[in-house]
Amino acid sequence: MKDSPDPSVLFRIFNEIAIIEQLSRARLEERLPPGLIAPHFAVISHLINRGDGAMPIDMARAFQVPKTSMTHTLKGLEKAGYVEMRPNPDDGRSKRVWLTAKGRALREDTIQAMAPEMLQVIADFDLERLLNILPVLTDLRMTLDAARDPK
Amino acid sequence: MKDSPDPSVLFRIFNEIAIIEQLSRARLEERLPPGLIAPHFAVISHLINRGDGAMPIDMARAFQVPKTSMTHTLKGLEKAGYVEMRPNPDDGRSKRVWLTAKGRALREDTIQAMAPEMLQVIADFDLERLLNILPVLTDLRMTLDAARDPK
DNA sequence: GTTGACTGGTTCGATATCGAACTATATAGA
DNA sequence: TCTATATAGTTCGATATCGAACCAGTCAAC
Repeated sequence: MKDSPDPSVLFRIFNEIAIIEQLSRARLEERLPPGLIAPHFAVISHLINRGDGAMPIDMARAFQVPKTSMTHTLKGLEKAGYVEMRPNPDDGRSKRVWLTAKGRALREDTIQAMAPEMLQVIADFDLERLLNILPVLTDLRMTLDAARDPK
Repeated sequence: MKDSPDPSVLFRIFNEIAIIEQLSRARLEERLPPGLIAPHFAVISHLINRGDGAMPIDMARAFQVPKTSMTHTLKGLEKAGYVEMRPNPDDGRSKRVWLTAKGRALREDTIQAMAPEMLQVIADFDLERLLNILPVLTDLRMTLDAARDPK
């Protein structure tokens, strides 16, 4: 008969992850233009990775945030000229989000600006260990995502 | 001459970590009493782990948040009866934060309430892999923390 | 085709986060 | 001792997050 494992390891992992998230977010936001914060950058990144023309509701689901939050984030990006919102010709209810050249440049410039800092962390750390945890984190993210309440 | 390593692995790690943080935070907040969110729980946890009687400014530094945010979080905890704020007899400028019995119970009850979910994740996943990444996450957190801007 | 349920998006109100300015206390230097 | 600087905490204003309610467009049942 197998012992029930101790759940505390997961609590400790989530705790470390929460701290790392906060520190890395602060690092990112230092590099962003004033008025932009991490969610703005995450949206632009998503549009580059997955292709633009996406519907706001799908992005809200992808980020696991309420659609009202996505409305607000997109409004900020649009006002600053990083994205354009156009109606969806296939569905009168929805819109589609398109990156502008300024939006694409922001992503590129920010990555460039952060690269030295990232390289420094890698140098202080150990690349091999980082490479090893990435697939585990990906699997953990997928497990959590699959098990979430399908509200 | 050694190639410069690719910083993209760090970007991907931070991205996965940001998603996991969001999912695990949502799981925690589902279990908390209405009006309490993750930072409230984190503060209570911190006071149990490190001992209460701490000064708000030290907690703000530990969590890497502005002191105004800590003031706000503590005010919420105090109003709901989870902590008590008392003046610091050693320094007229500062206060000390003490847990109430209700605060200690909240921590215990929340962990109990989440345990089944945590065990399910461990069962769906693989305990060994989780145990392996914990020390790497801890080291990464310490590296980031040590390298941060000492503003 | 009409009706009723559903879906994408916004508005609104409540709370959260955070930087700037301010108050009160403490401390170091003359 | 007096004064200047530093520190702990709060207040205030701007923006962010999020749930509830609402509107407009879609779709399924009839």
